[in-house]
Amino acid sequence: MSTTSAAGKRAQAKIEYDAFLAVCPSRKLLERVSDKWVTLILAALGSGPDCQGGPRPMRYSELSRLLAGVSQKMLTQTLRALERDGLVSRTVTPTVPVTVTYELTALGLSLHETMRTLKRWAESHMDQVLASRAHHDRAAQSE
Amino acid sequence: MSTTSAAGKRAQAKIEYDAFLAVCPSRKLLERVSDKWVTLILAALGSGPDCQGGPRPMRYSELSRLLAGVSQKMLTQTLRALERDGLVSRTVTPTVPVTVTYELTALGLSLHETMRTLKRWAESHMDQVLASRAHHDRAAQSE
DNA sequence: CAGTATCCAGCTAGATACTG
DNA sequence: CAGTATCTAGCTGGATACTG
Repeated sequence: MSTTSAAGKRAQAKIEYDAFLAVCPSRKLLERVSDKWVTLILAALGSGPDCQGGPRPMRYSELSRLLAGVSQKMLTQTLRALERDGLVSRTVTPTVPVTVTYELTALGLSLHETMRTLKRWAESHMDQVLASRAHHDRAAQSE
Repeated sequence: MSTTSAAGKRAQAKIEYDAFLAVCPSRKLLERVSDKWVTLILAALGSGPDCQGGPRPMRYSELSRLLAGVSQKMLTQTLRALERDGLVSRTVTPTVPVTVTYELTALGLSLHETMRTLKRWAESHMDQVLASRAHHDRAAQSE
C-alpha cells in the first residue's frame, strides 16, 4: 500500500519527523538533561555541596545526603547514565568498607557551565513567568 | 511524634529538600522547558518553519504540520501552558473559519535565545557523549 | 558503604471521536 | 480551522527488602 492518501502522508511525515528527532543532537541533550536528578547531580558535583565553590568529587552517601529527595534506585541509575555518557567518572577505592567517589569529567564540567546559563535566565526571568501564570489563573478564576 | 530517630531526620530532610526544590527558579524553568514539545514549539516560533530566519507568528495548523509527531491534545496543551507563562501570545482573528496565530512574546524570545546556548553545546559535544556511550556499551557487551 | 532486585501506584501522552 | 473530551496502555520512579 503506497502512501497516497492524506492519512498516509500524515503518517509518513510523522515517521520522518520521529526519525529526524532521533538523530537531532539538541534533542538527545535535552533527553539526558531534562531528567530531574541529572541536573541536581551535575550541580552538586560542579559547585560543591554548598552550591558555591568549585567542582569536587563526592561519595555516593554524600550525594545521597545532599539530594535528600532521591531514592537509591534513581541515584544509582542516574549516576550510571552519566558515567555511560562520559559526564561523570566513578572511582572505587578498595578500603573496607569500599569507598566510591564520583567526579565531573571535563565534558561534564563543560555541560555544567552551559547549564548555568539556564540558571541565570531562570533567576532573572522566572518571576515574570510566575507573575504571568498567576495573572492568567486569576483571570480564569473570575469568569 | 518528634523527629529524633535517624529515619525521622531523613524524612524531615527530604521534606525540606522538596520544599526547597518547589521554590527553586532553576527547577521551575527546567520543569517547563524539559517538556518534549515545549522546546520544539519554541524553536518553531523562534526560528521559523525552516529553522533558519527570524521569529514569526504561526497558525495552529502550520505548527501541527511542522511538528509532525505531535498530537492535537499535546499541541493545544503545550501552547496553553506557554501562553499561561507569558512565553507565547495567542491571537484570534474572527474570519470564517476562525484563524488563530501564535507568536513568541519578548520573554519567550529571550528564553529561545538562551536555549540556543544548549543547542550549541549539543552540536559541539554530543558526538563525544555518543562516543562514550557506544564505548561503554561495547565494553559491557564483551564481558 | 554502596549498591541490586522486585513490585506496583500514578501520571503522561497517544489514539479516537466529536464540535462551534 | 482549531480545537474539546474521554479512555487507556505504558512507562517512570518510589517504596521496600536484600547483599558483597
